[in-house]
Amino acid sequence: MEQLCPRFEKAMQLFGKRWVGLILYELLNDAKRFSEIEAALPISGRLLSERLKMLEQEGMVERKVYSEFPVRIEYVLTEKGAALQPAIQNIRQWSEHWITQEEVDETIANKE
Amino acid sequence: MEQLCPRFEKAMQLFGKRWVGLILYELLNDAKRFSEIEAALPISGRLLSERLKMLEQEGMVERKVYSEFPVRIEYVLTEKGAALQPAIQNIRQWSEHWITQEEVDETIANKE
DNA sequence: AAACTTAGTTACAAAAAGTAATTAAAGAAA
DNA sequence: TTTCTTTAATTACTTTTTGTAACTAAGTTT
Repeated sequence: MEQLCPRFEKAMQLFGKRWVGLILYELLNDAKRFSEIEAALPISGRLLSERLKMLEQEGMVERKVYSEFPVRIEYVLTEKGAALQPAIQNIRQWSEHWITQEEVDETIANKE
Repeated sequence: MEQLCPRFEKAMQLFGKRWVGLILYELLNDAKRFSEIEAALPISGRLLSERLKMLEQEGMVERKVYSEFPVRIEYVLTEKGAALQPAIQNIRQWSEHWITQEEVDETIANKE
């Protein structure tokens, strides 16, 4: 029986946390502020805050504070975070090939 | 503000479910039976059963029953499931570059 | 029939996530 | 100086998901 690589396991635990993939995706092209990410995704402020803190601790995201009015805080991918771009783009391509409109509709229907 | 693609969102919700990435990874090279996956990952039987059922419903995994003794049930990736191979391999490569041994140790330490 | 094997399921406790109201900080307006 | 805005969180509370461990089902062997 093959042994699971601990680095890969940790990466999967990270990436497999709810919202993490979508948050990283939002930051792929440009830095975003808290409220922008919150508006772009159906995530609550509580969890977004928690996830950004985690991603910062993991060294995947940097938090930048600009002392303007009103205060502007931007989240940017670090090199480590940006290195996930290929994986994220792969999933994006996969979803365009393999997720049908019907499946999307079903998922929405189940929510309501 | 850019609109999030619903197919991609659905894909990320799927992939972002705990254990899904690791289960798919286990099935990448060959079909496996329930007990093999259970032994390879620190997942409980309850969740493994739930996830396999979900992946089957999503058309990513096929459940094959062989009427031997003892009964042998194998889980195989469908074409749809196998199409995630590049994404999974990307995350694997990423983890080898970017997850340090120290990070792995910390994660283990926090568990205990 | 009693025991063994794999593949689950069930009942219950613990952890994570969802929701909505509240707070913090910091400069602007009065 | 007080009060008001604005963004960025945090807190209190409920619901959902996950973890744990014991139990069931179906078929086989003894």
